[in-house]
Amino acid sequence: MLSQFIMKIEKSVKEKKNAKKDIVQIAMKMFAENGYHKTSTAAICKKLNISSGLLFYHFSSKEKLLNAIIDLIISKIDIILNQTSNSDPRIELEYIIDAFMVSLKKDRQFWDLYMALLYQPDTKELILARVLEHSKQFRRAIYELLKKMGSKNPSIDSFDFEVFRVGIFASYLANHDEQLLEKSCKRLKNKYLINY
Amino acid sequence: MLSQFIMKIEKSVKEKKNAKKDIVQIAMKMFAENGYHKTSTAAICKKLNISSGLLFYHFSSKEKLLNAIIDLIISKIDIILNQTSNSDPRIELEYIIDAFMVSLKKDRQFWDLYMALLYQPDTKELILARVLEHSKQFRRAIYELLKKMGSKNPSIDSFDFEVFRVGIFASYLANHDEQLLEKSCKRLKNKYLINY
Amino acid sequence: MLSQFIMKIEKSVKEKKNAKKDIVQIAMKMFAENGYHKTSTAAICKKLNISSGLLFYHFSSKEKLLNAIIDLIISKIDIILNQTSNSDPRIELEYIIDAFMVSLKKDRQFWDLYMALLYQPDTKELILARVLEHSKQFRRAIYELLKKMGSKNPSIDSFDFEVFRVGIFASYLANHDEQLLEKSCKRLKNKYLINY
Amino acid sequence: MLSQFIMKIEKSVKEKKNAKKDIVQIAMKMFAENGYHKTSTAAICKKLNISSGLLFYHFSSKEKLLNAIIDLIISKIDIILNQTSNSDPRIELEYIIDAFMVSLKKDRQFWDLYMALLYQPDTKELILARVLEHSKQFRRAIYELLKKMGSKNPSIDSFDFEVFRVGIFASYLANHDEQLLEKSCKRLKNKYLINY
DNA sequence: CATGAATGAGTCTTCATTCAT
DNA sequence: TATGAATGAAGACTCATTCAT
Repeated sequence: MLSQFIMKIEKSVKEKKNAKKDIVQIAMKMFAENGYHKTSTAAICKKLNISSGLLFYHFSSKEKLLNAIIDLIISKIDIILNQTSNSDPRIELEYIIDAFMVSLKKDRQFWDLYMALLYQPDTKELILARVLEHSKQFRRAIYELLKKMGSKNPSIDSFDFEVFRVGIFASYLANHDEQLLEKSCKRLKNKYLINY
Repeated sequence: MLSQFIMKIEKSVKEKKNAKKDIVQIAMKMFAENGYHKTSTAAICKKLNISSGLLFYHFSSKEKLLNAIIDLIISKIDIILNQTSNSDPRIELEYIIDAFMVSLKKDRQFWDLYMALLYQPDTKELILARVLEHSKQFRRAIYELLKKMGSKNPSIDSFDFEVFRVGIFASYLANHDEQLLEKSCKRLKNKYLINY
Repeated sequence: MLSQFIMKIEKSVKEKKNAKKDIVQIAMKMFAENGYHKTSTAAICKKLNISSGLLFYHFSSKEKLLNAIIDLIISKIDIILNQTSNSDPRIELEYIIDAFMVSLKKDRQFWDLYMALLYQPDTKELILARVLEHSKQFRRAIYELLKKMGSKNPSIDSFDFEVFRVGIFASYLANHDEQLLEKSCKRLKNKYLINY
Repeated sequence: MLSQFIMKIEKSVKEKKNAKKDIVQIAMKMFAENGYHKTSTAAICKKLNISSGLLFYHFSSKEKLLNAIIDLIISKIDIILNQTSNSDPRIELEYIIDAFMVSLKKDRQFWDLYMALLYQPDTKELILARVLEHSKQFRRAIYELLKKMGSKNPSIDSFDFEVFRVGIFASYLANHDEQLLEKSCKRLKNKYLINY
């Protein structure tokens, strides 16, 4: 009886208003680890120690929850994309490559989910448009940097860069081999971190 | 009664022994189009006009069916990989690149499923080892060709080639943009179809 | 912050004390339109822009709310039943028939709910006794009028009248055909608006 | 163990292929007794001692089950409507009235459900069209009979007859008062079983 | 080989209701 | 009075799988 009371207080102090965010966080992790379809809403609630009603109070459906997670992913990528400092383009390009490599390692689960959603027929449409937008945006940034660095054909070079970058992503997110990731990032630097 | 009998004969003549193959074919298509989890065994049976009992007679579980499909996919890739003629290495390399491009377009559903399985946590383990094996094998073939063509560093070059190839795959299978596919294959040729 | 404060004042000025009545009104409308079971308390609250807590503050349960609505319906019928003026019985009878016809059209939703409650097993008991009471009361009024008008057998005539009236109600509230309603009311007048 | 075996045999002997019909029968009864919304599919299955999967195997949704029940109801009415013998019109009219009265008593649950569906907003559309069709058909039959019996205005008379009949139905199905039912049927006969 | 009725655990979702604030 | 987050039992429905025939 007393312990119940204490638990209630603890809950009200710690978890107040955090339920919605907690759901997104845990659900993202679980979707990434076990897949969207293999993760039941009940399992999410159980892990969070909340009622299933609460999940549907905040997110009216499982898909809405997924959308909230996708929003989070997209916003994370936005942050990475906008982490540019207006310094020397070579330094900046190196920085971008490193930042991506670090993020791939650090936020791996999050990128795993990204890939799973992108190549799963029934979730692809939820994320594809935004992925393409980011790719375009990213290629544009590379284009500007390569141009500044004196590339004779920044359009072609940034295209190659982007295809290579996607290759690195796809490889790493398939097998999670960090050595290969580092090797391919080094190759990327070797290829484009030059003065044309 | 008679018509039933006739139907049975027709069935036995045309479809006998094909059931198992048919199931694999249709299931592969449906898994590719709608996803493994979103495709029920009942839906497969309905499309094939067979009873669900028959499906489970041939494949004792849905996962066994998936394994059969994966075997089919792997064997298809084997065929593509072994389509080599011992002619001029430049011609052969060009042929390989074209063959991949053609296959991506022609067998798109099949590659779609390949990617879906590879990036879905609960199916990844079923396919990853074989994918890595193929990648290694493929890189080896490219290595040999580039070496014959006089590459100074065929190890590095074949590595780059493979990453780029994966990038092409991942891009095309995300958005199905054929123009981009052709453009990036052309770039691949431009980069490696040279005499070193 | 200020605007929130202003909103609160506005609310307190306009809507204070009306909440309970508003709930009854809107709930009645929604029950009539979509059915009691198909109308959630949450939906009612949303339409009224109030919290679900408030609804349950005023009505401790959904059924209590339904009871309040039934009271409203019954009181409405009382008003119709008591709209008698002690004038010529023929005029009064005609007036009653017209009043019913007008009410059926004007308060249709309200009568729709009345019928839905009466023929639904789990709500029937809430309303049946009062419906029967009204029917009796109504027949008595008709009895008196027909007697005054010289009917030789006002008991039989008022019985027929009441059955016919119920038939009009049941027909109109099933298909909402106004032409049929008018035609059958005209028949009712033709039959009973005579000097015996 | 043995008893289980025996039960299985009993089941296979008695219930084979009857499941679908049994579901319709029991569901109709339960819908009539407790209302469509208040009767869960689980409750139906429990009463029948079958798995919930089986219900949805035969009827892909609860509403489809309801439709099957409505079909049954409609077919029952069809039978009643077509129980005409080409004898003397007065005898036939009397027979029809009696048949309806008997059916109201004997098949009460079934008519209760009929009314519940007709006056419930979300089920009305499933049944209204067919109810109107039957009413029209019925009135036409009465029209022909009254005409044969020498009615000067069979159109008006059959109209009155139908409204009165609906009144009888609506009254009886509201309160289940058999005395009143008999009295009003007698009135119906008194009014129309005459030689004009 | 082939059928299809039957199972039962599992899935997402709804909803009246409570309660701390 | 009023809020709205939280509950939890119940709801309809799905689906891989089994088995008697």
